[in-house]
Amino acid sequence: MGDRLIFHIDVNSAFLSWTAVQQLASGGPDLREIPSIIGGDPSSRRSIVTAKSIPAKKYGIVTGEPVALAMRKCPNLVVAGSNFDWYVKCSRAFKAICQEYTPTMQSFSIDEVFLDMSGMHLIYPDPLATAYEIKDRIYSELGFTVNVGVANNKLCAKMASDFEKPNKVHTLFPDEIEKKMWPLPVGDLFTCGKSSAARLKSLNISTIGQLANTPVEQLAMVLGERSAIHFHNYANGIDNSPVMDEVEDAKGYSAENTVEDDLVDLENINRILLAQADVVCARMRADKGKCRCVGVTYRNLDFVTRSHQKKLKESTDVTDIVYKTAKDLIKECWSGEPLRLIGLSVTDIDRDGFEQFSLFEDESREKRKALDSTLDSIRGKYGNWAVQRASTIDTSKNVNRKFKAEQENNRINSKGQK
DNA sequence: CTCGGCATCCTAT
DNA sequence: CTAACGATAGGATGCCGAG
Repeated sequence: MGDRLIFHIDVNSAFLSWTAVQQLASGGPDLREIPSIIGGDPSSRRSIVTAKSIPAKKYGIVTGEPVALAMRKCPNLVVAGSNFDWYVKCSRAFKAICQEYTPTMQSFSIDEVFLDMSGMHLIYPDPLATAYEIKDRIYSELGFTVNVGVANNKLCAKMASDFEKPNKVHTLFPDEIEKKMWPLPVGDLFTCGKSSAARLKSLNISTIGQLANTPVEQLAMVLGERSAIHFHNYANGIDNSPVMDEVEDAKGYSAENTVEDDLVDLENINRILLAQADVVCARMRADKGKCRCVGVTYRNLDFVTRSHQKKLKESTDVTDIVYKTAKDLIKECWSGEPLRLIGLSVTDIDRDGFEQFSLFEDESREKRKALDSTLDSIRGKYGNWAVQRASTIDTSKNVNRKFKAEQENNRINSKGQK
């Protein structure tokens, strides 16, 4: 078996580009050409920047910062809201084009895919020409730009797609690693976040090249052996992980909510836990899963986060059992301090294999899982009120305002989803 | 010493 | 005006106690 050929395709400023395409179609300005951002929920004080145009970036605006701060940096800033239904459509259309080029495609998030192009040389003899073709087709057919990274493995393809933007194809083959990747700061290496970068700093390592050329034994002193090997491999462009073209079963499900008014009593906490148990269990049941472990998570006003979990005697998918367990858990561990966040999770998922007896069922389940992965990636970026199935109940009389508002939002946003 | 259970940390979208 | 900052998932790590 020879070298692999992997593409990583990444939509440039996905949400901003997608909204720009939409507004352009209705005669609006092209948001990509002016200082502009997408803000999560424009009506919330907690609204953060979820995507920015390149002109906005020049004002020092960064993703994740409060919209109010971004506007202080750039008074002319145009702030647009999100349109999740439209984003899902754009994502599907984008992936449909990508999927034409190989059966082995991994959806990595709403706006990223990996393509395994290995062994496609008979159909696509010129990889670079194919990369350009995909990029240009997406632009001409859908109206937004992508970056394509071309390499021999996923890591290098992903690093390459992150090079200069927008609308570019970059390669990162082994003989290019030294020139193109080693000068970059370690923090640019995929999976090297703030904490790892700080540890490496203590060894005077600040570039990927320095990391690549530090002996594993030395890295292990600050990273531990496992991570040392991982980062050493990555810095040297080594990655054997396959492009996973099947959607895997979830290993856990969770829901958490930051509230506007601090939670100070169990009654309100429990009401939220019930709604969360309902949502989480509905998703788990839809996947034919049962959990053997239930956990709660909470965060106080100092941003200190704690969790408490418990194994069950037997696995369950019953909302009421999960809720009662969560209720016990929070009662056991919460000291009474005001909370800004409460969450519920289920893990240790068992699945029956019965649906395998029906090809039809199996196929529909696969389709549903694929849909879920798209929806979940939106939730991941924008919070769970962005997208939700119409299963949420509100049995409460006194839920705090913020939470009620979110429930309301959920129902509005669910319309037209199905 | 290893493993399960648990809490926490880290990273990504 | 400091800091502000959401939700979800998966994996790693470190500790403790049992076998």
